[in-house]
Amino acid sequence: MSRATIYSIATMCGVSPATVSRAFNRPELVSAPVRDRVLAAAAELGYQPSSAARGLVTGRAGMIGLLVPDITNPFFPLLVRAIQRAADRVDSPVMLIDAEESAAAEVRLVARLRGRVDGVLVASPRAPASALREAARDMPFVLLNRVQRDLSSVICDNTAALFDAGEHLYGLGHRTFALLAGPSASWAAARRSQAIRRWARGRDVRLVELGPFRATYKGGRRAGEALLRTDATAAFAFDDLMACGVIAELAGQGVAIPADRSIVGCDDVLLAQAVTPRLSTVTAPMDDLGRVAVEVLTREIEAPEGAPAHKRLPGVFTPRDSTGPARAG
Amino acid sequence: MSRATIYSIATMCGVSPATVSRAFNRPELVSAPVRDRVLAAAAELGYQPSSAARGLVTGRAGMIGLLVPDITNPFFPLLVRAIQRAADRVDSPVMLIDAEESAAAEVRLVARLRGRVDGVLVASPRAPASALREAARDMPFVLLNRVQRDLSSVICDNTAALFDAGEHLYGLGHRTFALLAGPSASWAAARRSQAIRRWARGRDVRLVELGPFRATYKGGRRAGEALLRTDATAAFAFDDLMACGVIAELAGQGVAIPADRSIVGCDDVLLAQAVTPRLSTVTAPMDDLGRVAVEVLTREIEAPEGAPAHKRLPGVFTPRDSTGPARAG
DNA sequence: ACAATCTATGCAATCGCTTTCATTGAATCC
DNA sequence: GGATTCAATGAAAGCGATTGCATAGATTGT
Repeated sequence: MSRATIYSIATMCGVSPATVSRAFNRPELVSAPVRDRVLAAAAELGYQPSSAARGLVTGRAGMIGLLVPDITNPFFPLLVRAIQRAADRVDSPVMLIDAEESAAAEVRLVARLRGRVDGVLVASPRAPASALREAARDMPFVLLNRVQRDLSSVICDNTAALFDAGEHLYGLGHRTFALLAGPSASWAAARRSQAIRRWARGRDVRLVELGPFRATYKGGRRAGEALLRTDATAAFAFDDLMACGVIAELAGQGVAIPADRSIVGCDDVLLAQAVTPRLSTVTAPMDDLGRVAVEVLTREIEAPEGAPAHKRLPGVFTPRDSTGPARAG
Repeated sequence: MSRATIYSIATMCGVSPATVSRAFNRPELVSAPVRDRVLAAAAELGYQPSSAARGLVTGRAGMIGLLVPDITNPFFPLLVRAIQRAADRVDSPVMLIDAEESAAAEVRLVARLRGRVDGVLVASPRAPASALREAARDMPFVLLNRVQRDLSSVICDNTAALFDAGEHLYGLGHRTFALLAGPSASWAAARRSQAIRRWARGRDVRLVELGPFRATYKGGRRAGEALLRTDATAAFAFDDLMACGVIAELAGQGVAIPADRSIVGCDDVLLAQAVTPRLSTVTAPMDDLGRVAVEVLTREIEAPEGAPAHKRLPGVFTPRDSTGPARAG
């Protein structure tokens, strides 16, 4: 037997297809007994509305796109999960696209999404915003972890939390800091670096800038090597993955954390709580991030002409075991 | 202006919509000059066929579903990427669903996919096969990393590679082994355990079974603690993530790897090559896995009545630095 | 030169659903 | 009690593509 349609159900219940449709979409327009009969029949037949047919008439795909630059970076699975959860609540599946760290792929893949999704969420893109904008021509679009004046965006604002991290370290006696910068094409990396620089300027501390390093474990190893060539007693890593790499590198060289050096990460990925020492890091409010992103996109879909929204959710500094008192002297 | 359709293009070029459609789908049926004109007009208007309209008439969604049990486990991003790459070649976007480690969610989410995708790939499910089968009623379906007689499946067969790993360790003088088992609902875990047991029986070695442990870094820490309470000099971890946890735990207790104990992982996730010591592990042929999975599913979609296919791709043992000679004594 | 064959194109039905408009019978109002 | 409103339903028109069938020229064969 082929799939059930509103027609089979209609025939079965002795009503018209329109009534069946209404029983699902505007149940208040259908009398209770009829509605129940229809719903029962539908359940029995395992009816699933054809999203193609529905999409054709409503002009909605009933789906949103999510583009991530690198799904193998542990930050993004967390984001994917948060967004999927939020999208689930508005009953909208998400189509995931991984750009495999290529800016060109981002543009190509976003363009390919046109017409298949109602809108697209682009997380931490590497590609220039203008190219993305063009690729997403006339489809609702919101940036994650990057802001761009004419585009909606939602970001996790770590500025205050990084200040807190700095103060925390300062309070522990640290006076010389290293900044282990992230990829130069990353807006978030630039912004984090800037926040740290600003904090350092406001305090009488020395800040040594190192990098850029790749946002990977291996990039962290490199950063660790570089860090050891400086006399900084505390370091800000671009993200947790990098911080884990740094820790591993230092451990490999017999440098104790936090006894000899303190490290703070950013993002609070799963690994951060699992490694030894547990990472002091800036925790991103993932679930909120996902929820707000989906909300903004949904609004954009429903009212495409509105002004772009810009949401910023603050991260919060979570001290754990990778930060401690500065070595005397 | 609203989106371009075959009608706008047809009018623009002075041909019928049917011809426009054919220019895309059966170009050999359209004369060269007309075809060029149509294609040019389409490009100019930025035409994208409506997948809803197409889907309605062809009965195809032009999309495949991929369900993973836990996207935060680093094995799955790799798989997602491999599958996405393969699906890209057949020009079929993939809809990712993360079940957040819940068997119930797997069933619910698979059911929700009906009609939205042409077929679904279910990776390493925790839910019972019968429930999945029912949820996926009358839609093409292939299992990854699990076999089930009446369902198509493609697995990475690590049996031989685990034998190799065993032989490698045996050659290094190890005689007492620990098996750190994975989650009990995981088919792959059961199979790996079985392979190791079989190998151990064929050799005069002692095998201590520990677990089950969760397939996470923390699960690995637990496994590490358990391992230290035994006198095994070598251990098989269920997967790399667990192996990393074990290494961290042992390192934390001052136990050297591979000097004091040897560890082998499984899967060869990115982290495996990045940690210290680099993990000896069983490398899964990810790209092939993705390619074959998509091939099997595609075949299933095109010929739904064929017999289920069962593909097994062998993993290969990759010795690195986490395995070494057994301590004398 | 005329039938037979091809080639390129158009016509129109169809996919399954949503939604506007019309209709019918019942309830409400004065 | 007749006019008015209302609630519940049905009829039918699309949404944008694909595709089987029909057709008009052009080409070929004898």
